[in-house]
Amino acid sequence: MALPVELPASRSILLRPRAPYHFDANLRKPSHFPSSDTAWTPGTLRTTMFWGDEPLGLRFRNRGTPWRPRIYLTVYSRAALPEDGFRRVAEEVRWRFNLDQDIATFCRCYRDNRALGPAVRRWRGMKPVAANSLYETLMVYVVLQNAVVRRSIQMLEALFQRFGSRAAFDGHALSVFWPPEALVAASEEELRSLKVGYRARTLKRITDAFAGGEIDEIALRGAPKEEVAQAVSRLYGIGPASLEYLLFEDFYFLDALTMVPPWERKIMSRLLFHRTLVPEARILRFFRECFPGYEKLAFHYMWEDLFWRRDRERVDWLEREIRR
DNA sequence: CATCAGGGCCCTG
DNA sequence: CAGGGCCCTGAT
Repeated sequence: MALPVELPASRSILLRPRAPYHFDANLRKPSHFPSSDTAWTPGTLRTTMFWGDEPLGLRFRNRGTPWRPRIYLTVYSRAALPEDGFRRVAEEVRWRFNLDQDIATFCRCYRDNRALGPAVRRWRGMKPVAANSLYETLMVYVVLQNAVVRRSIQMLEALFQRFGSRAAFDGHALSVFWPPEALVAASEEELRSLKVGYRARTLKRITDAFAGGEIDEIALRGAPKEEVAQAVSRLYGIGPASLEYLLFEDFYFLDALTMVPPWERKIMSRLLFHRTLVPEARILRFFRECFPGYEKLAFHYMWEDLFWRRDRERVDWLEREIRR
């Protein structure tokens, strides 16, 4: 990969998310594997965005509280952004960081819940956050498939190196995702040389679909769940597990919980029932009965709360399940 | 050294 | 609808 692209120009705006909005719990998801396109410290997130043929740098600063949220957003670019271009970026950021979804009812209903209350009180205003474009998210999901975390990181970083770029802004250099067009010309063999294995075919076919305009991400936002599911499932290599993550994390359906993959099942068994392994159906029933309409959001609160705990203290049984 | 499963999915029978 | 194969890696 070439030298970083310098992004000297910048514009800023104060954003007002709908309350409650928890800055750190939305701009950082501790359960996600680390990648070189983002850098987080409490109260500040820096990340990148490939937008309209240009690499952009984004810096988010916390200027509020969960109940009176304010985010100071600075957008860095090579040349100064025109007013309307800047406004469109800010609008995209509102969607990607889920500034407008209303979860006040959820927080109010479950703040005293026996199982969920502690997590709700710690993280009230935490929501699903896409952070990336649909195409980028799919690339991440493909490298997650049938791999341990360490390998997923290696694969994504190799792809950044070969097809992405780096952007320097605000004293940081971060990776930038490649657009589909940057990968369409690559052969399956070339991808395989990056040690992505049989996923090479999947990466190519999804890229082709996006480059060919087969998926309209903007149109899918706000479409009914079934319609989103149908459109995304048509993509080669996207099965039930990836679809379920997508419906929640990328399209913000708070009730999208229909399966619990094996490693999540192990962790949830211990968290909820203090057992090493309970049947998947029992976990699903628990969330359906206790948090109707908010099954996956409730799951998310317990899940991320656990991984935040892992930040502060060592959780031995969890380390064994994560395998880096 | 060999074997195996991993934060799935496709394809076949 | 169940089950084998798939690329590679690190664990055993």
